[in-house]
Amino acid sequence: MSDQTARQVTGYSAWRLIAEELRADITEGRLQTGDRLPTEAALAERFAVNRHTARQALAALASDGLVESRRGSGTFVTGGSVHLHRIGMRTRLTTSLGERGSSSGRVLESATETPPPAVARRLGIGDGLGVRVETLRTVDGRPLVLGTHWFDAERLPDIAASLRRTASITAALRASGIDDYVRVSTIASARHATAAEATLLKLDPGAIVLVTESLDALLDGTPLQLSIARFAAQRVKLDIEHAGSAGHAR
Amino acid sequence: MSDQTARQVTGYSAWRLIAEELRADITEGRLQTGDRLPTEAALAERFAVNRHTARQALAALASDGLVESRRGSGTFVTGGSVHLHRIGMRTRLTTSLGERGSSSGRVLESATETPPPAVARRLGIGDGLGVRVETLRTVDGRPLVLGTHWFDAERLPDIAASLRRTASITAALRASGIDDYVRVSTIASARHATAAEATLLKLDPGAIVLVTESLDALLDGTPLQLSIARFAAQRVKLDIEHAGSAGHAR
DNA sequence: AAAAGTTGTCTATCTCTCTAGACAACTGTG
DNA sequence: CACAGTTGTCTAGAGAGATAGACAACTTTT
Repeated sequence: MSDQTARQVTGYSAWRLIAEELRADITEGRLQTGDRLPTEAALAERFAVNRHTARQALAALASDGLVESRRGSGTFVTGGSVHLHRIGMRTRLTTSLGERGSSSGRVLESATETPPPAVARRLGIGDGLGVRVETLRTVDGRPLVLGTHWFDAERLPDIAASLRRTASITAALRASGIDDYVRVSTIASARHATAAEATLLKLDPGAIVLVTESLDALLDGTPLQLSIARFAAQRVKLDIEHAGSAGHAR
Repeated sequence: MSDQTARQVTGYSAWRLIAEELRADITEGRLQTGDRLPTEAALAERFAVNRHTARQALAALASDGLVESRRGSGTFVTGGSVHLHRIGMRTRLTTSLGERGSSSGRVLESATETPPPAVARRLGIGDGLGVRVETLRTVDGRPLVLGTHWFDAERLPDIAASLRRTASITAALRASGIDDYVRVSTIASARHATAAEATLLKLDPGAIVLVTESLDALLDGTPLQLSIARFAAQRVKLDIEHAGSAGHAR
């Protein structure tokens, strides 16, 4: 062996790549809870690395609670379930994520300020001010979503104050007399978490975030809220609701 | 400076984390084509690394064609545009991606075999055989999507043969008498690319893939096709169509 | 023309990753 | 109970990643 000469310069350590491939095997169901993983020797051969490197990958998964090693016996899958987050016309973060387990959301920060041009355009604000709210939602003790929400400060002058009181966007909107709204558009993408995001979501630096940028509007079409949500991709899948369909879990 | 003692064991090299954060700045519009990036010295300070490490991050972005350095002058954004892929009831990969630029799809492989249990269940195949088709779609010379498509071999006996001739799924379905179908459900997630996926999509190992698992059905509800699409997340955003809406680009 | 600012290149050094081998501790099986 | 198989731990060394400093080459501003 000693294939080390051929190793590329990727910026990823070998054990991280192995850990992420095994993580996908678990979250996509090829390895299920209770299953035994291949032995360390087998993994080392499969990925053409030393056994110690394979062990480090397993250690990383173990510290995430995905697997558990038992001396003499093997390494077994112990977790890795993901939350299904529904996206549709009537999507509300709260209802969608609160379906199972204990869910809690909190407002990290809110401020009234000039929004970036792209935000101002989509919200239909000219040069006016916007209200920016940063939220974090946690389910079963695991932080799931980091949200940045923008509102028109002129149209919703009370919302900043309401937010400081209620610490809930839905409640603050209701206090401003807005009971119903629909989702107009959603754009989804994925990228590496920034250091700040990783800290708040309790992820390793470099973990993946699923980003959705969505626009909500009143029933008459007036833009209401622009939200940028960053989901911890390890813990969430997005279930996209198509017209008339009831969605579908795996 | 010399903060090295505090460096964590993350499995990601410092320059890779910096490169990915800068990539997000570009693809999310905070840095636009023609803009000058911060100087190497400024980046080194911002990320608390040596200038050489910041340089390596820039070199990685340059080799992806995102930036270009000019001696004496600075480093400038030269690319990074992403494709918007529409997802809705009538989604077809071909039409959605073919809107701009030159698009081409090809069948990498197809086989008739026993599908995994999860696939068999969703397609409504009992213990029967399935047809599995692997595809790769390239737009403007950049590979965008890797697809795995499953069909019921019993219900569509001709499709394997058609595929070998036409090398197009839509054409093969038409040859089997299927002109219209709708998308029933879509589940989106994100993870690291496997080594095999990275090779086919021409990504660095460890890059991110956006995964969609979607079920198409005939108008009467009969399951037709289960597709698992893996998009190069660097190059694609998903534009999710909500009922009655016309979608929305940025 | 001069000065300040920026990227390109070279050398040197230190730390962490990965490899390699050996053996201990434990489990399950025949 | 012996044995094969598996994970846990230790030591040692080679190679890549990151730091550090200095200077060259080039551009823009003064």
